Amino acid sequence: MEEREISKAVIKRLPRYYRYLGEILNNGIERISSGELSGKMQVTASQIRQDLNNFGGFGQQGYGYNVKYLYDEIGKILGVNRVHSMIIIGGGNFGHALANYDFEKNGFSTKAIFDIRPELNGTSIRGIPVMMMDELEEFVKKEDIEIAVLTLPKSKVEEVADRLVKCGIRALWNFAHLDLDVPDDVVVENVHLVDSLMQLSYRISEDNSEE
Amino acid sequence: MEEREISKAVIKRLPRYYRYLGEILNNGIERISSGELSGKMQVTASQIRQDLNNFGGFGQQGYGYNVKYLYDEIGKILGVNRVHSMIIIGGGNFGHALANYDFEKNGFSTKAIFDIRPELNGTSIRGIPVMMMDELEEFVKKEDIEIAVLTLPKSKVEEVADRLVKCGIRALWNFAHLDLDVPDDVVVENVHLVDSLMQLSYRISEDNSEE
DNA sequence: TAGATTGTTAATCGATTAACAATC
DNA sequence: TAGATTGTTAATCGATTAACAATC
Repeated sequence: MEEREISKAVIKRLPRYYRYLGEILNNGIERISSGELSGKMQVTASQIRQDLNNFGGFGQQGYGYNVKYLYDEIGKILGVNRVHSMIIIGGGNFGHALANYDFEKNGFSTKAIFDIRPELNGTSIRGIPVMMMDELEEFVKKEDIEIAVLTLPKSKVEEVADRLVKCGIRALWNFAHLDLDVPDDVVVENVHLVDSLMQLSYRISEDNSEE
Repeated sequence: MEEREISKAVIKRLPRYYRYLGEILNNGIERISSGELSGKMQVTASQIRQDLNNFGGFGQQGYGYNVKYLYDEIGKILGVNRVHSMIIIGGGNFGHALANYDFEKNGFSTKAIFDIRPELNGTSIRGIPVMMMDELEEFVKKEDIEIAVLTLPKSKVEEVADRLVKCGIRALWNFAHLDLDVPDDVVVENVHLVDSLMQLSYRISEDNSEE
């Protein structure tokens, strides 16, 4: 493909555009200009137009953007127009909470939760079966799982990540507080809660907020 | 203060430096050069030196950086050298999981969990009392709470955020999927899980990873 | 057609990397 | 002292903003 590489900064803004457009759509608004959208979000109109034009011309001069159309197009770009199959590894508090979270409406379907505690074998959360770790490889292959959510203790994550990579996982959503080392074709998206909290801490520690 | 404003990009990297230095320290290593650290992390030596020099000269020519000293200094910059008092609002799965998470070792002490379900009144999680929402204002003021963790449904977050702002909260750690509108002196740090998952989805949706 | 607003090029701003003199 | 490595200035690269011609 002759596509220009899209910058990380742009990709990071896409879900936010998607969210705002979804709300605007729910409010029954049919069209919007970059100027109006700029007012609602904290982004310049110029940036909105630049961002969108990385993917094509979705607007029309003199009119603006059709909300429904733009919403759907960004959904396609983000890949949320199709269903991604997902498993959660680690049935602790966090895994449990994520299993109860309704990601289905955004196109992410949780197929199983993997745990090591034998007493949980055969149980289920919100209809999602809890399975044992020795069934992992077979399940991932058979069910064609794309995404694994890692909510295990730090000490066990790397071993499990390796197993998942070996059986062809496409992406790891990593909640453990360490950087995973995987092949280039496996996507890693980190949620480092402690890092987030520390940034918060920095911002209240001296009056950096008001400079 | 005549301090130069530190960029967001730098602040975002600080917790990661802190984490790596903590590990290096645990391995009993006493000193490290920007070049060596650059090898371990995915950052140029030049960037490490630039980042650190935003806050002062922590190293020594010909020697490098003393690991323990640098670790402590970054801890001070991040404000994790002192204890921050915190409450969790929303006793659902997520609030529950966060209450069980040991943030204490990073300097964040959870003082209470607030919920609306009367049947939880008087119970506790890991020794942290569950309290009712009508006790919120008094508790925040009396206990001098700095940070509120928001794990409530979208529809209720804004009202609660307003109440917290009114009684002098300093920071909101927001897990709800919306952007909060608060005064400039209140820090908001967002954890938008759906956004994170969508970025992941984007990256596996077409072979953007290998361009 | 006239007005509005895009798509896109050019200008600016900021962040990263490279280079090197200062110095331990 | 010689070698190593910082702190810092200069060069490069990339991202954001401004401007405007194209066009609906």
